[in-house]
Amino acid sequence: MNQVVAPPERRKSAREKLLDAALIVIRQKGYSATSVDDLCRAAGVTKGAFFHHFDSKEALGAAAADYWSQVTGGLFETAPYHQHDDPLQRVLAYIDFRRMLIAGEVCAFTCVAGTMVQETYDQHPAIRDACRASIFGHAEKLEPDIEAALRQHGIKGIAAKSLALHTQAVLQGAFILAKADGGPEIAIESVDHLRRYIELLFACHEAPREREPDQTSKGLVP
Amino acid sequence: MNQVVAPPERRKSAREKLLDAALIVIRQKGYSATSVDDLCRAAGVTKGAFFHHFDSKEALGAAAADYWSQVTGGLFETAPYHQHDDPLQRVLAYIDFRRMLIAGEVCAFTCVAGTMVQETYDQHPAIRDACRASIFGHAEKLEPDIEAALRQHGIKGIAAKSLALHTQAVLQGAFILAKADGGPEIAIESVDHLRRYIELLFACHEAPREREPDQTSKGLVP
DNA sequence: ACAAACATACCAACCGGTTGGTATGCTATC
DNA sequence: GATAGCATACCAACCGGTTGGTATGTTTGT
Repeated sequence: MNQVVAPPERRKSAREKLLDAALIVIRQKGYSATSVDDLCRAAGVTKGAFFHHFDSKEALGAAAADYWSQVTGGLFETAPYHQHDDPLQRVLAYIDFRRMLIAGEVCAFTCVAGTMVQETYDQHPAIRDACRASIFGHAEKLEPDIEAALRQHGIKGIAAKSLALHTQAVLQGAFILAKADGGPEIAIESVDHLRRYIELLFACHEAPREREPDQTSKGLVP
Repeated sequence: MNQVVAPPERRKSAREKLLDAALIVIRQKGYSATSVDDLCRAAGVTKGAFFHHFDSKEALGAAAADYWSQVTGGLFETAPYHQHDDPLQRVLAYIDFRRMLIAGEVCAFTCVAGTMVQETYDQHPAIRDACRASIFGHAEKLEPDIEAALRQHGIKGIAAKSLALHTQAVLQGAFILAKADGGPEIAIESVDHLRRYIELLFACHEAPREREPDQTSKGLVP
């Protein structure tokens, strides 16, 4: 809804330069610690340009989350993991793809939306909503494959949406551990656990136990 | 190493009031958006008291992470999930305990260390290290139970440390999703997936079943 | 008496945001 | 096709309030 009024493509507008800069700087310093001057400096524009394109710093935060959705949306849309015929293989290939992306410097593979929502969920609802849309919207793109895989293997009692969001939870948590640890190794191991979970889920597909009522472990120890 | 110089217990010192306040305010607003004045106001002390006890805001952040380790350490040490005889049941009971803690307002159940390290990992190494110690130290307390469970079930190829850290990744990620969603429901579902992963890992693994006659029936069917 | 524990008053730098202004294009009219 | 009219894009300077931090008391426990 923003890029419909696309600028005449002559050069990168200040708006786009600011959004590009925001994705980098906010991932490094966080939203609150990033000043408007920081962003302008990184983008090579002036403060006047900033407030010409964005009503406030909060508005830029929300726009940056939307922009993040676009950028990552394009990345995952054209990624090669969709090729498999089997839906379960597509899901596993998605996880392998995410695993592969986790490399190098921490600030290069972490998620802007997850970073920002952590700081702003209580103070800036507009940013929180944009981050929610980014994360949950990405998860929704996994649902069809997960849904098909669950159906194909006759697995009941697990919602595709729930499993899709769980993959995002693991990734977001892995990013936090990577930040704490100063490197990607732990994060990669966590993604490996996620992959193993899905493999096991589809390999040992008993009906999952309900939590509240009395548990029956009929199928668990065959 | 701090509370060794325990104050004369007559009343809460300004230091402790500030740390208590920090755990609340930083979880709500994040580290960067929390000003020293915010903390002093919430603690009911003056700025002079703040800088009497802490060299800088960064020092308070690191101290708050250490304090968080103490507080949560006490909580989990006295928690009832250690009672089970079976190590796997202790691990699952830990997850159930964590699941139970996720309720009510988001800012009440999230993790200070995870929140802070997200913002400070690149800018404040002292805080990052304290947060790392908090998260990784907590994970280490799970390792003996996980290690025993893995050994008992003859599961090779999975390190107890890795699985322990994975539980923390899931929890941290669940907190982010809860913040984005404005409620704990999604986070709880993610913890359910974590529990199912561990159940499947120990149930579906090709465990040598010709020996160890007592391995499962006791715990799984209560 | 003496030090630790606090309070008061204050500062320079920085914060998000506003100001008045300019450069550049698009478009309609003649 | 020249030009008046206007909107967009951008800029440098500035504003009041807030920031983390300090300098200097005053109180309290021993």
